[in-house]
Amino acid sequence: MPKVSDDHRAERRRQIAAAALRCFARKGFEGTSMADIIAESGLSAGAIYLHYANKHELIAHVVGDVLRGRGRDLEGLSELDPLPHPVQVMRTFVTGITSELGGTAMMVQVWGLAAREPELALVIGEFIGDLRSLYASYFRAWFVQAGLTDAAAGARADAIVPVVVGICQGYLLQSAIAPAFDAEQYLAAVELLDFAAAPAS
Amino acid sequence: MPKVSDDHRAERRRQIAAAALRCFARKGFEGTSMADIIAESGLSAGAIYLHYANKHELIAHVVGDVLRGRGRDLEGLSELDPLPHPVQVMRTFVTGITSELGGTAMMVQVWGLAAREPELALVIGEFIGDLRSLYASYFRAWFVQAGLTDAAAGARADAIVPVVVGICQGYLLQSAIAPAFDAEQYLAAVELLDFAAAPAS
DNA sequence: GTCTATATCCAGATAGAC
DNA sequence: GTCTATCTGGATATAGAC
Repeated sequence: MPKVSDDHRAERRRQIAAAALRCFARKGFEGTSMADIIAESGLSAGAIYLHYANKHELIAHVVGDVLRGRGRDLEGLSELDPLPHPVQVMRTFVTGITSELGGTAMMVQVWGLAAREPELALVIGEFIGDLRSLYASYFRAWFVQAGLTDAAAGARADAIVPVVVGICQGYLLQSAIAPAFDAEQYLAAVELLDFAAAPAS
Repeated sequence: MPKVSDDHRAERRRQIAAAALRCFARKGFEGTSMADIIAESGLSAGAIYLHYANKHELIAHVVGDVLRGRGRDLEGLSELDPLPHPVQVMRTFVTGITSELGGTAMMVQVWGLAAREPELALVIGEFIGDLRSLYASYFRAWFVQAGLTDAAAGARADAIVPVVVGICQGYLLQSAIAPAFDAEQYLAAVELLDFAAAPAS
């Protein structure tokens, strides 16, 4: 394949994805029709469907991009000195998503979609897996610093990571739909939890 | 209004709601068409629309019913002796929802819908409010038992309740879409968190 | 590669007989 | 109150000219 063709294709896909993201942020996934994306991108229906087979594929691509970017925020944290507090790490993650998506409603809608679209569930599932690994290596370092042995720190990190992810998800969800949600108060409460408290028995 | 009419109306609404719940559990909210509900209920389109103005109203009614029922599971816990462990309380809640809905996918879809339907957001928001109160009175008792003064226990309970709710939401969400989600491991990790650890400063 | 125009489908909701 | 039949709108996706 000629190089220009590939470049062009990649550029077009980016252009379409960017337009789609703007639409999704504005009106949600189901609220956005292909016609909206076509108008926003300045291209035509035919052009869009040449690059993405259907709406689901486009959604999966856009969502995957955003999540991969947020995952990158958490890379390398365990090498920092001083090691940031767990709440700081979680705050970075949730506020990163919030600001990139202009709120959290879109993220919640992604979950709803993933609950019935296997294609999207795959993308989300993969990301949750990555997120677990990223949090796990951070928490391993945190527990070591708190005085646990390497082995104990690793085990404890692996154990609590799903709950840490859950706490972040709860933040995002409540931020989207809970009445009078107070982000600072939520994070302050997380700080009350002593993740390193009693060592796993 | 004649009494029979009211009874009849209530009965019909129940019948329709029950049929709708079966459909929703089977195929999700968006996957269920009004035609599905009509067929499942054994009634006709006209009959349905006489009792519910539209699909959203029907969804909101069904969802509200389910949630109110699960809230009832948490009532009066703070008077029990011995007081159950927090994890036990949370387990009751999440497993209650899971078994009533035949899984958690439906709950996640509700959130996604609520993120863009104000009518439904209201129902969910109200329930989250109730849930906070229920958990708050339980945790107040728990903290008092742990040795805090009434005032400190109340303050601490109010502070952490949003996170407790978040942890439950994380469970439900991951149960629906996370790869290799292990419910028991999640709850075991919650048990590692010492909610009563350091008193709020 | 891209556009316009449109096929095709299926949803939610309603009208009017009974 | 309930049914049957149908309207209407809007969505995705495609066909075919350029």
